[in-house]
Amino acid sequence: MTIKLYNTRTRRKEAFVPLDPENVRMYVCGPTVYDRAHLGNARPVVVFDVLYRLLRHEFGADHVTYVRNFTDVDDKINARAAESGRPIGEITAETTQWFLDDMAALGALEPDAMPRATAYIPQMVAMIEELIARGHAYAAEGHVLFAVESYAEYGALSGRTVEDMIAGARVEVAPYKRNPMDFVLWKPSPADLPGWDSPWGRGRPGWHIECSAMAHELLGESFDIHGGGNDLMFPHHENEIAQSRCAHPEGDFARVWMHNEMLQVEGKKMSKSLGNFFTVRDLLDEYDERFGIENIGPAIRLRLMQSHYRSPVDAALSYVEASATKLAEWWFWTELHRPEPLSEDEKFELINESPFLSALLDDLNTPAAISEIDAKVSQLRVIPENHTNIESYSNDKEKIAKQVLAWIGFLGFDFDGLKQLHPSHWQNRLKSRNLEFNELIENLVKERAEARLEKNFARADKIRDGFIAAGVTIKDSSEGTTWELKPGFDPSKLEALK
RNA sequence: GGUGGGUUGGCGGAGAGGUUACGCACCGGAUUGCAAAUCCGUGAAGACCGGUUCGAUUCCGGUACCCACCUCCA
Repeated sequence: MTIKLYNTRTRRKEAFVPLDPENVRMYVCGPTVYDRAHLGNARPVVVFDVLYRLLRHEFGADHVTYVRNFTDVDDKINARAAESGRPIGEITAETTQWFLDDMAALGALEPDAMPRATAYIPQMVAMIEELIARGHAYAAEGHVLFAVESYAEYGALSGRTVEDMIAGARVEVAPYKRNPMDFVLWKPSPADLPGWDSPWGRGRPGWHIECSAMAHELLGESFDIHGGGNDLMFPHHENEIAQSRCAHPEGDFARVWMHNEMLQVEGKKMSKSLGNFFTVRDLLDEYDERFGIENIGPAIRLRLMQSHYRSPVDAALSYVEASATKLAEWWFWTELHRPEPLSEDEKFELINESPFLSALLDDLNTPAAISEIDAKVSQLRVIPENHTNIESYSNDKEKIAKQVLAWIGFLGFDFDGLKQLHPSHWQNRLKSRNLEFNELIENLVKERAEARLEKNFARADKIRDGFIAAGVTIKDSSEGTTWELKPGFDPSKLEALK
């Protein structure tokens, strides 16, 4: 079984061969902790979580090291502290915990290491000194800058040349730069901003150096995979490569570069600078409030996986709802055939050699993997006409249900946790929140039943139509009538039926 | 202006040079007093123009349009 991954560096899909199968190493750029994570921030977390699970499956759980950083020194954080009057440490600690909570709600495993930038300042300083010593960086006016002309391959990842970039540059060039594209490794800090002593005076690191320093410290000079959003390709990743390759020329830095496409809202990238974002927490709260769903996280997770990671994905809420419906269906039909809990060995076997796994092996084709689950689930729904032997029929179903269970679990969904997405479950929560209207609804249901017995269908239908307007759905069956509340239930509309 | 990616049925979204993707919605049927729910089933596509080929939605070229990056951003 070979994993194929699209490598931005070579612009090709390649067979993935780790440097050391005993220790497969992956670094993913994490968040700057100054605000709640928006849905766009969640995309790489989910994408690389799936990759992490795939790598663990292929190489063994103990043979994969996944590092994702927290950027806790940044001018946006400083600005947030200044405007709120709160200490920086308080803001970053709070936001870090928010991030972990929200990503856990999405079912993402925690990486093996989650280094904070401020804990690696000495390593950054050492790396900058190395770069100066090797002639790749220079100090000027309290800053230290990387000299892009000293690294011939600068621009290779993003497919640009220094000349092109200068021509298209839209930023003012600082006077102390030798080349307009030179970027900051270290900058001076006034007394009111976070700063650390360094050979160049009290200062703080530039944006890119932290990832280079932390990746080197935790994963070494050469490691397997480096991931992040494609908006980081330039300048962030380009600069990381330049710094790391120049400071440690004997290493390759990252061999495979992976970039996820952006999450969109109405055809535009969701981003904080455009202001068209909503946070993961917003969604979690909204679904709890309107639907009575405790954790819509799995539906968000599925939505993010329903598009290939190198394609854009739209975040409109109706899509999240559709994803929740799909998960509820998966749960319902699998639960109906109630497979025994699977042992680890069984899970492994059910995943190996499956079309489901083949889809994921092919550059993480999650939409194709999902359709494999769909196909299995629809087998669970079908009762073949010629099932003369009910026992063998049930055995078949249980076998299929086991497979579905294994596959769903592999994608990072907690099977039992999907129950709360099923209407039968969230109905109860909605109802319990509207207990005061129970009696009224029950009486109307009873009245309708009597009207039907008397063949007074006009009255019966009037009640039903009124229910529909208010957001109450009624279902008649041989065992009687049941009713359900729809999201957005409006009890005031029931008044007209009295 | 430079660089990269994309355009598939009403919507979401894949694979494969020739055989049903799949899901949702729609429509038809069963069921129901009528509905809802459920079950069964049929339709429906490949931006445009050329080329290669026995045959292309799939490969190649061009055109149009969309998105992203080149400024903090996942």
